[in-house]
Amino acid sequence: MTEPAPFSIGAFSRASGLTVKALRHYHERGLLVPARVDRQTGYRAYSQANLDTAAMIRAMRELEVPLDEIAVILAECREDQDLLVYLKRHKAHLATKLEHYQGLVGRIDQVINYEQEVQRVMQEHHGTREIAEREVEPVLVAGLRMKSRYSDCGSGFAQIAKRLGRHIAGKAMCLYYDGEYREDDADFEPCFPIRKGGQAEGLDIRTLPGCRCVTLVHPGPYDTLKYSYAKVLAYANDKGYEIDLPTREVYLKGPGMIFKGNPKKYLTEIQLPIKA
Amino acid sequence: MTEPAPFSIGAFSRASGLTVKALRHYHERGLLVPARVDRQTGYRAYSQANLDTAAMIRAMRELEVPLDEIAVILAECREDQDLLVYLKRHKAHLATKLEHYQGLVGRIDQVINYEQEVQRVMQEHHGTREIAEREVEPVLVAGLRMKSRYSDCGSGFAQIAKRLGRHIAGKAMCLYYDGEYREDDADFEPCFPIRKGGQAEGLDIRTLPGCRCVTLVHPGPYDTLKYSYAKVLAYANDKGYEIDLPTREVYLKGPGMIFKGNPKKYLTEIQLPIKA
DNA sequence: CTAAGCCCTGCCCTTACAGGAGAGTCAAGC
DNA sequence: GCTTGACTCTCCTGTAAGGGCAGGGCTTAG
Repeated sequence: MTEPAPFSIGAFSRASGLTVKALRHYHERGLLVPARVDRQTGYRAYSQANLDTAAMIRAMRELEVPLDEIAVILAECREDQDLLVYLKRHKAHLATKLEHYQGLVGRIDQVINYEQEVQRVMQEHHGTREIAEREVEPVLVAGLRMKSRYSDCGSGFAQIAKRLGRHIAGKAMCLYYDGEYREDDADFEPCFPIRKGGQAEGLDIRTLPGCRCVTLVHPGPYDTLKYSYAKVLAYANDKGYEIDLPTREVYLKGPGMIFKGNPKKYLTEIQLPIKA
Repeated sequence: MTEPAPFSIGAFSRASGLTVKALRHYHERGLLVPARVDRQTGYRAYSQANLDTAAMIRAMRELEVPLDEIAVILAECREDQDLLVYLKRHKAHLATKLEHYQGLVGRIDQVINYEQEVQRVMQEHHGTREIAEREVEPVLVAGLRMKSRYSDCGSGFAQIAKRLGRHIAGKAMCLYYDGEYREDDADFEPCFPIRKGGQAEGLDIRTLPGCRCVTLVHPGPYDTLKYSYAKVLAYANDKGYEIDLPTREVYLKGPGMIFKGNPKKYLTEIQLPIKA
């Protein structure tokens, strides 16, 4: 250490692994001030001691510690032990980010899975536009019964999804407890099939019984559902079936999670349980 | 939809959950252009249709999709299905970030653990400045034997740490195979205690045998180690012990992982194995 | 003498808005 | 008609940590 062994900024850049730009930036911020600066030319000259500081800054930057905090640490710490408290704080910060991204990946996965499911179901039901009778399997659902207007249905789905988003295992459905159409005080229950039983305040989690149903897939917007209902009710009447409440609608394809989509492409399955 | 039911920007902000600032920004970027803009006043008027787009943008922004990509999606997609490819791409991007932060948390954890260990060891050895004889336990190490200058030791540690960083389980040590001091072609082996056996190309992973040693903790910089060596060798000579190679140095406290620290505070344990 | 390689400062660019200044607009109350 | 308060407009600046480039100065080798 007899001579300061001055580095030019380029040489120091190679020695420290920091870019020239970064070095100038750190100089400006006061984090890493060169040992000497030529008054005439403005040329920076870095010393061996600068190299230690540079290594420290690099190590901290690799952990994404912000420059402001590095400045504080440089001002207050000489030893690694002094900065344990800063490191712990920063770790907590990183952990927060980590959780944040875990959450995002989880949510985007949900969306992707949901949309893939929609795609699958649409393929499956392609061309099935006939009235049919079939056995509907029992299914575990979480429902939220409402006496309200039909249009509030959407907010019901939103509430369920918010609380059980992670456990949703199928297409949204709605149960109708009125035997007839009502505008303002309809009695219905939006629900989602879920993966496993549990508790959720305000939600009714139970298994819908399986049953034999008259079914019809209705294509298009919801305001034309009544025509499909007319068809399927006429069919049931013809056959002399009595209908069990609640009736069900399954939204094979409705508004997406991101796009509302084109209502002409909506697919809704009407299920009328046949009284045994 | 007889009337566009125009929202003022404030009302639209409340309806959509986007800030006024954000709405103006989206307008400027062309993502969400209000249904009408008053020529005179510049007042924006938003429509019901705008609300759908706003919901879509909000959903995408919550997944941290960048605005540029949202613009592309808005230009090309009408249905959720169309954007599966974008979502998957974005998910990959998020997953990358996730891994990145996992790596950071892992590394900062290493640093914290290491420094806590240093702190513990320093407390333990506080005031122990006497020559002692004791049994040294066997220990599993990864070493990198070098014939070089002593000062290259550091790069040896760096190489080992880079490859086995995750498995390091104790303080850095160095084995010396020369019975005497050599400047340029010294024969020595930096090593780290590690957690479990394994393979690493170029590294010698093995268990150092336990042995009875004459030990002395040397405080201060490495260039004064020779005085401590003189003391401990004189002691061994007095007792008539013969010394087994390699001798060992354990760096209880040396330069930290972040700060170089003050050499006056360094603690180095010299271990001379006694030939049985 | 000139060309190459360094170095300097200063300006603009990146993301997705937030904050604020200064000015114009709107509806209601007096 | 005037005022008041709530709203709205545009424009500017700031964020983190530099990257990229322009225009110009320095030094040294051929």
